[in-house]
Amino acid sequence: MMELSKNYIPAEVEDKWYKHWLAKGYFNSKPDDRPAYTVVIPPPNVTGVLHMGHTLNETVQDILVRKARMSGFNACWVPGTDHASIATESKVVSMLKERGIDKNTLTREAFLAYAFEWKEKYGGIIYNQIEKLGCSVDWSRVSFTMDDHYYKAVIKVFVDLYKKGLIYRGARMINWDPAAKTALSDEEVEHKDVQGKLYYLEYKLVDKSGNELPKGITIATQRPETIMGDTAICVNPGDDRYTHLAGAFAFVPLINRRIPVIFDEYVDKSFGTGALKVTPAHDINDYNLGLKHNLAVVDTLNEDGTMSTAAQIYVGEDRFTARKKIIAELKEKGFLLKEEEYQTRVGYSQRSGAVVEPRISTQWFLKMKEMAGPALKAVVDGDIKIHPGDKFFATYKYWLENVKDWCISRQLWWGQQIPAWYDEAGNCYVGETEEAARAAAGSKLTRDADVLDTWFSSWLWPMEVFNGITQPGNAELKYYYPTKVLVTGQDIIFFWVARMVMAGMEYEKQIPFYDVYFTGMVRDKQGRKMSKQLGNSPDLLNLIDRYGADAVRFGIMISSPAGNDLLFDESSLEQGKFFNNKLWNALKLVKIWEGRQTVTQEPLTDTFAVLWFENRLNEVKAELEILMSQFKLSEALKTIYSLIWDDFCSWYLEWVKPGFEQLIDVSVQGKTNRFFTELMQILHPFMPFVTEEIYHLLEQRGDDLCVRQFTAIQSSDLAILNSGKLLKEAVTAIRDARNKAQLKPKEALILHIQPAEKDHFKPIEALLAKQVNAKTIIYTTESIPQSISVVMGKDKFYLVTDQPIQNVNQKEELLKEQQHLAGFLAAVEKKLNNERFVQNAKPEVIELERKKKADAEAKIKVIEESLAGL
RNA sequence: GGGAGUUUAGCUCAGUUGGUUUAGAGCAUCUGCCUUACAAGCAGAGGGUCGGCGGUUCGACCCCGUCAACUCCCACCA
Repeated sequence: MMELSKNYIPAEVEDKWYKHWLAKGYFNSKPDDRPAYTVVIPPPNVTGVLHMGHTLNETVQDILVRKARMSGFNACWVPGTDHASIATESKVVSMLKERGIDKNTLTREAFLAYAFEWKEKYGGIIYNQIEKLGCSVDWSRVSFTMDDHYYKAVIKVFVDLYKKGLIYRGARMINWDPAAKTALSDEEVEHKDVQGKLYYLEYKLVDKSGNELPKGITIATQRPETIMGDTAICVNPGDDRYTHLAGAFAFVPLINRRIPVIFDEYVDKSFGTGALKVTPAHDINDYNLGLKHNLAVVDTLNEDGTMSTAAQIYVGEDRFTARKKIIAELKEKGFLLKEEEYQTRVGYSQRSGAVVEPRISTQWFLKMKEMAGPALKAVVDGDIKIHPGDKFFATYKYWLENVKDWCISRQLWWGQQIPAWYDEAGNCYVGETEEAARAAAGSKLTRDADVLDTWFSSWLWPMEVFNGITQPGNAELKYYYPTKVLVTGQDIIFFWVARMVMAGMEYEKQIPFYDVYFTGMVRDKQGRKMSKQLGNSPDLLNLIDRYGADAVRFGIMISSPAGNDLLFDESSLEQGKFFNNKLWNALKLVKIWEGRQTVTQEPLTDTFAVLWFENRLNEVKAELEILMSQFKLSEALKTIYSLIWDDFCSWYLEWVKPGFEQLIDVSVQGKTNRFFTELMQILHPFMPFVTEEIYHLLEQRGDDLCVRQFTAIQSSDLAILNSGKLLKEAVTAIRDARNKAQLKPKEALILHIQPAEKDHFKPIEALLAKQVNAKTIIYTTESIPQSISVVMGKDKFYLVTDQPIQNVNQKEELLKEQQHLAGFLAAVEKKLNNERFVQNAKPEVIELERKKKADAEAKIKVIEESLAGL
């Protein structure tokens, strides 16, 4: 027998098996006769390394995929990364800045070369992390959202939707990110509560004849720096305070521009002063008012958020600096009447963090109403199931029912460039290639400089990783699509999940996945989000170094209730590491038995143990099937953990373990190895490395655990399981009594049993004796004097030793138990004495109550006898 | 402002169509053990009026109402 190390050392095991699995090609999938189990990875952004959220996602997917691979499915897990247009571009821009390079001095081609360099570097890190974590992805299928075929697919879809009339170009008010200098979609704006100020400003007035009025009009605004863009003052026509202002004009402070006073029901009389300054260029509601009243639009901001020449003053200053200076000037010149604290919400760019500006700009949009219908139906009809259930169903439904058009153009370079060309007259031509566009145009063309929103490529992911857009109806697509399950974060339900359903319904007339499993957000121990600033986001490779990949997987799964946020705590990884070690030590124990077998031993003692574990294993396997089918992975892992640690190690192995220098029955040893193998098999999807290692150390094998197929689950025998429970309870009760009597473990005793049922200790008596260190077991019908008596329900034990006995503690405990039972009995009797209960309750319920009553009475009797004997 | 969710042991969570001995697990805590697989361990123990109040019912952790606290999503009344 080879020498096994004292403790399990993951580093010596993990790389070895991953390489082996790859060499065997276990993760590579090709269409065959088996049913497919397809999972496409939510492609991580190539902006950086994987964080704990990815770790959770990847682990969940690997568990599902490995389980499927071992259950007769042709499992195919497609890995890949997302170019993440704006996120990556801003990273590359700042990287260049650090190197002293300004993006504006580069050509588009030169910039893209840097971006691809970046993508190679971080994509590589991500793939390495996925590998270290043990993910069983098909590396021959690595995809990237800017691969050549993928790029073509995106262009093809754009052109197709344009031709269908679903994509249009127009000037609209959009969300502008002044830091990244690009448009954003509504979903890319995050609103946060901010404590702001409301400034009350006075505008001078003249009446319709041009005579200055004695009193000006006061408006309230949070953004005094936008007053230069004001093109009207608006009041409610029903507001008596302002009816005299019909036809009047106001003057914008500081620049003294004349603007009309207009009337509209939109204005809330009760808010502020009931007068609203209208700035169509910088507020969506004002924009709409402007359209209605035919107001001029004065855009006072440049694309980088500085004041434009149209502002006339503070030109070139940043909007926030300008705000401060304008407030000071307004105050000085007497226009600022009052300031008050005001709680408001401000929109921030999801990527750059900059405060978003509403801005009128010409962009490309996708009509969403048409696409939302089928996507909504698929979920409402239950074709796609969301886990955990109802929690996200309502969110999904609401969004789709109220969806607005999607702004898909971005003023960036990193991404799929919009396939639109303009002639010198400004006419627009859309086509998959410039040649196609020119065929329609004929004159000199300029290509639209913008790229598409990154999600406009991601939404094709489940199809195009199988070339489903570029080669519609190909054999692989038919085999692998729809995918089985999508595992992703709940934060991208709109960005990605809903839009994938839309694209799937549009191009395959078929849902992209049957199940969606939403994982929660990974937070730190104190419930805070993980962030670089807080420094609470651990490095995955470092964790794997310290605990091993299996322990990381264990730790993150054990504390990850389905759909809830997960409070990440390294102590759970430590628990995983301890678990590895427990498995390792169990292995060492069974390995010791090799070469110490016998066939001559009377197997009487161990027969029950083997029988019991066999049934217990079957029972748990059935439970696990249910848990897995409900995606309760955390529960499943807890169940396996307890089965291995408690049932197998603490009970079963102790039951069959031979005494000092004794031999083990060869059939028991064989069975034990078989149990151990099965345990490794059910644990394998969760902890692939340690289980594969032990699988091979248990026996010489021709196969690998990774692809060992599960067999059908056998039913379990309730009578045997109950005997097992009785044995455990008896052992625990007697050990407790031994502890309390301060008997040394080595102190053997004589065990007298006064059983409630005639033979129910018969099958387990040998194990009972072994576990409580009893020399002999004697059945009795009456109490034994000079003994420690133990009451367990209706059964009684008397422990006889050579040691002197104190009964004090015993008495207290018995009295306490008696009291508890008396209370219980009273409750049951109250129920049974209630006529309406007897009339209304189901017969079996009444029967059960009667049994409870009888049981309680019997137990009380046993306790009373014991008390009398003290 | 609208919607959803959560509230069970010190912490993190289970609790399956209301009845299965007046609630379970892991971690933490306490007690005793270096017992030849494992101190990264073993054997035990303690700990909860299931957020508050009210209702339905023979019977409520579970159903209904209400209040409170927390979380998230959506919604740009300046």
